[in-house]
Amino acid sequence: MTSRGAYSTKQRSLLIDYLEAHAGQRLTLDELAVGAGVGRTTAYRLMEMLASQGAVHKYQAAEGSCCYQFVADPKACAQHAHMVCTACSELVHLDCGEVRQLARHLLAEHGFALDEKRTVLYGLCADCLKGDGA
Amino acid sequence: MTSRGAYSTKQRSLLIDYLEAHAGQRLTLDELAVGAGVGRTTAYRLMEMLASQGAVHKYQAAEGSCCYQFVADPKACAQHAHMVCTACSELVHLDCGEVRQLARHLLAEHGFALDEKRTVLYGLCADCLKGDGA
DNA sequence: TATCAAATTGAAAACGGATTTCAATTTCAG
DNA sequence: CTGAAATTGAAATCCGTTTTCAATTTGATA
Repeated sequence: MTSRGAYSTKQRSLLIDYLEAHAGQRLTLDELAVGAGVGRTTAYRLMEMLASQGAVHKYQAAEGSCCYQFVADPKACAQHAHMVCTACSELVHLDCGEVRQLARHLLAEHGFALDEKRTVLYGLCADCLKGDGA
Repeated sequence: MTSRGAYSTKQRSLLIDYLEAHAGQRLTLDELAVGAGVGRTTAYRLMEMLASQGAVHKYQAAEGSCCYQFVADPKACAQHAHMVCTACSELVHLDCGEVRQLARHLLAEHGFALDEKRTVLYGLCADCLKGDGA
C-alpha cells in the first residue's frame, strides 16, 4: 500500500505503517494520530482520502468518535458484507453465498435490493462467544 | 401509547401525537420539536426515553443529525432485523425465516452469533427500485 | 545545487449536533 | 390550597469533525 497523494511524506509513511501494523483494529483519529506520531489534522486528511479510495473502512460509531480500519483488499471489500463484533469490534469479512441467497430472497419476496457492501451485521465473533463474560 | 414519565404533560402528548401521525418517517430532532411545537430539549429528552424503551428507533446517520422513528410494535422490533432504503430512508421490518437461516449458517460456519435486532440491512426499497432515478 | 510553485503540515479556530444546566413553571398527592 | 417532585426550554457547554492559514516540505526544472 502506498500513498496516492502527489508527494510522499514522512507523516504518511508513519500513518500507513501504523495502520498496517494494527490491521485488525478499529482506530479512532486520536489513536491514529498519537500512535503514528503525526498531527490530528494530517491523520484526519489521510484517513478521509484513504476511506474515499476504499483502502480503509470508516465507522461512524453511534457513541463517541468514529473509527478507521485498514482494509487489506479494497476491491474485494467493495463487494461483500461485513460483520462486526459488538464485544470486541473485530471486523469479519463475509464473502459468502448464503448472504447472496438472502439477497435473492429479499429481492424476490420483499422487493428489496440489498446493497451488500454497505451492510454490516452485528453480533458476537467466535472468540467473544467462547470467551463469554471476559 | 402513553408516556412513562411520572407526569403527563401537554408537550408529551403533542410529541407522541406527532410521532404517531408520522409513523412511517424518520424525523430529526428539529423536525420533531418544530412539528410538535415543543422545545428541542423536551423533544430530545422524551425521544431518548422512548428510544431506551424501544418505542422509537434511533438512527445515528453518518452524516448530519440523528433521526427517530416511531415503532408500532416495540416487542416485535426488539427481535427482528430491519432494512433501510438508502434512497428514501424507509424502514422495512424483516421478520423473516431467511434471515434466521442466515443466522444459523453464520453460527455454524463462521462462528458468528448474529444479533438480529441490532442489524440493519441497506439497499433500495421496492418503490425506489421502481421509481429509479426519481 | 539553486529556485520556486505546488503540496503538505498542524496548531488553532470555526463549526455543528448532542447533552447538560438551571431558573421558572407545571403537575399532582395530600 | 400547599409544597415537593417533575418538567420545561433557552442558553450554555461539551466534544468530535472540519476548515483555515501561515510555515514548511517536496520535487520538477534549470
